[in-house]
Amino acid sequence: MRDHLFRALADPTRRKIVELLAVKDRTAGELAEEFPIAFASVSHHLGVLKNAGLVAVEREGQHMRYRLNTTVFQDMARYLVKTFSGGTDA
Amino acid sequence: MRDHLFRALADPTRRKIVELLAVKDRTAGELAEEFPIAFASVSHHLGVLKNAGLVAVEREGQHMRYRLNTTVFQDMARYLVKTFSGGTDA
DNA sequence: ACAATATTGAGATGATTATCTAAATATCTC
DNA sequence: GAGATATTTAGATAATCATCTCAATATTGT
Repeated sequence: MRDHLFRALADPTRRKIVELLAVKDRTAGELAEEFPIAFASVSHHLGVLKNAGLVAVEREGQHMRYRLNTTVFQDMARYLVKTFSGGTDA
Repeated sequence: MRDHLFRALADPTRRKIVELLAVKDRTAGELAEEFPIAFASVSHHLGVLKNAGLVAVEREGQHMRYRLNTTVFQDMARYLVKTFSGGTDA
């Protein structure tokens, strides 16, 4: 369950997407322009991030607007803090 | 550079290893017993974690004792907090 | 409804990776 | 030093994954 989360952030392109979205929301096209790979490939990465719950998407006319889901990041950060501090509970 | 870190935690077996080490230090053999895969495979995972700086290892007689490197986890947690909070600096 | 734009889905391919078995290395005990 | 135990390395294989191209879907404007 947390597997999707870590797996999603394991790819540098997807981390870059997340970092871009942290600054401001963007459409799929705006995001795709930032990378030297095919639009379809960026779309695939967006799908992975969405599936992991890291981003949310909403149609906006012809565009699809992506935004960060900060809640999930907090959950992840909490997991890390709990783990490195030798936490005993889940 | 941070790539090794996220990549290392992308695998569920390695996350389990980290969680076990968070409770207490263990030798390679003690860790390997916790998993249904071959010892050599666990050894491989330990190598990945060590390479990512997430664990440290020290010889202890015939055994190799692994322990968690909490510093790196803090770095990772810091990155997440900075990112989800819309951080502008690296 | 048609043409244009934006985005995603499908299928293929090359690279990475998790796992295995078997061999190699290191330490301990006798 | 020989044998036993602990761990890693090497080489092979199957699965996963990032990327590509091309086709499909959705929306807009005329």
